[in-house]
Amino acid sequence: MFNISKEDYLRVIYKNYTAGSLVTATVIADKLNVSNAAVTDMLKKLAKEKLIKYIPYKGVELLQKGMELAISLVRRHRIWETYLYKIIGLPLSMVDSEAENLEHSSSDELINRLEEILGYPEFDPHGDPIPSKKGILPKKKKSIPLSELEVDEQGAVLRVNDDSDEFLEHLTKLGIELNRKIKVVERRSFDNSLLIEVHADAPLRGKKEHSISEKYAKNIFVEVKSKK
Amino acid sequence: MFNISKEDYLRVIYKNYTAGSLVTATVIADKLNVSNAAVTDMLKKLAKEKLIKYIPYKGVELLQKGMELAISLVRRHRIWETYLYKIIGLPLSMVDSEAENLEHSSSDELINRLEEILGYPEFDPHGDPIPSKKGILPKKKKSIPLSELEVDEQGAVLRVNDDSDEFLEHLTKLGIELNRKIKVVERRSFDNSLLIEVHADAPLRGKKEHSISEKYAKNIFVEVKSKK
DNA sequence: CAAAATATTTAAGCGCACTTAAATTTTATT
DNA sequence: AATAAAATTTAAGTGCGCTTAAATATTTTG
Ligand SMILES: [Mn+2]
Ligand SMILES: [Mn+2]
Ligand SMILES: [Mn+2]
Ligand SMILES: [Mn+2]
Repeated sequence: MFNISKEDYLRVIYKNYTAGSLVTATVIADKLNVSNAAVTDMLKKLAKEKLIKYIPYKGVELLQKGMELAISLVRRHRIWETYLYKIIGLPLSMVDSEAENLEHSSSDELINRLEEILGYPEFDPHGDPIPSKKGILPKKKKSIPLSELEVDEQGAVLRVNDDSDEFLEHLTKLGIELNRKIKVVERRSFDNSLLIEVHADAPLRGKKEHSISEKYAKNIFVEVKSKK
Repeated sequence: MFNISKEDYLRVIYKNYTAGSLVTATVIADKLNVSNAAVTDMLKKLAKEKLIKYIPYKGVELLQKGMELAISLVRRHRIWETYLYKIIGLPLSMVDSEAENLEHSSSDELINRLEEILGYPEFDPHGDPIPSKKGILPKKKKSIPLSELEVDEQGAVLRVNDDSDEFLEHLTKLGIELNRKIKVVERRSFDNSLLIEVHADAPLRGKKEHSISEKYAKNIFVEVKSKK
């Protein structure tokens, strides 16, 4: 509701910041698909509004006000993703791009109502934390990439990378979603691909075996459960 | 998804067109809260794209392509209004402004899914017709303003004017919504205000009397039901 | 540590959607 | 039919978010 472009810049800065190191212009330009010159322009505007700290040639980080706006946007984004997935029934691979638009066009009243309907969820369908009305993030549970599980270990899916639609679409085909239990049956050391067993939903009690590449396994994060 | 500004111009032209007479620049400027000069600018662009027929100094009307886009937007708008009202539970006075934003930010897939969840409704919460996927409008039922009912006549609400939020908010307070039966108990010829009886929902079986001004009565449209 | 490679900023310019003020056309009035 | 009033268009200009090309700063590397 603020300004679509500025909100998008703030979200990218938020999502790409890691303590200690500034977010560079190139990273922002890449994620938003605009030129570096456009980024420099916008960073100057955001800095003038005291939303970010901008150190020329070095990068930026969010200031208090910018952080609040970014978290509000992330909240809108993740609540929409959760609603689209759980209530509307859109496929996981579609919710990000849809939420990308809706997040800029929803009143706080609407977002709060969606949150209420969902029962105040803590995580979105990718396993990312949903900020509360006050901007507080739930604690993330500790997770490791599926690629690091040993053979015969199993874990529940805690988070999946939300960067690629193709990746998410394939996960859906394999029956992989949040909380699903996965066991590593076999590791082929030639290419580090895995044979995994995806446990089905309770009612069906079945399991399915699938082969996945190392790259896939590196983008699925599981909570270690137990040896077997 | 096309272009927010252009879509808004097309919607205004669509909603303010009545067969035979063109939509003037002033009407558009009024509804969109922009200057006449801005309207002239945009009308030239829309005409160049063959979306409208623009006759300088006279006005505009939609051409085939513009009509299709306008109807698609109206569809998105009214499906959102219906969803927000019936499923999300937003108050009637809020759904128009919320839908005004969401209509530009929703994929066809999402809109179709909402329509499906709603069970393919024919009318939005103001009683306005919802165009189908193919752009076909359901037939409107014949209605007259409540102000034209005679004393002791009653009718079901078929449509309410969606122009004023304050008006809609007050209707909600009076318990007036679509399909609600209203009987005219008394007309005061001094100011043409009415004493009406609003029939409650089936389960409660109650009725409530309210006094409303002529202006209110002129913006509520009912289907004539029967003399009593 | 100087040269080369890379990243970033500056400069100039564009299309969009708007503004106000002036010019022009249409419509209403006498 | 001439004139006054109202509506509309034209003209000139603005801020926004973007582009490409050139200039400059930083980082890498031989
Ligand atoms: Mn997302
Ligand atoms: Mn997400
Ligand atoms: Mn509406
Ligand atoms: Mn409506």
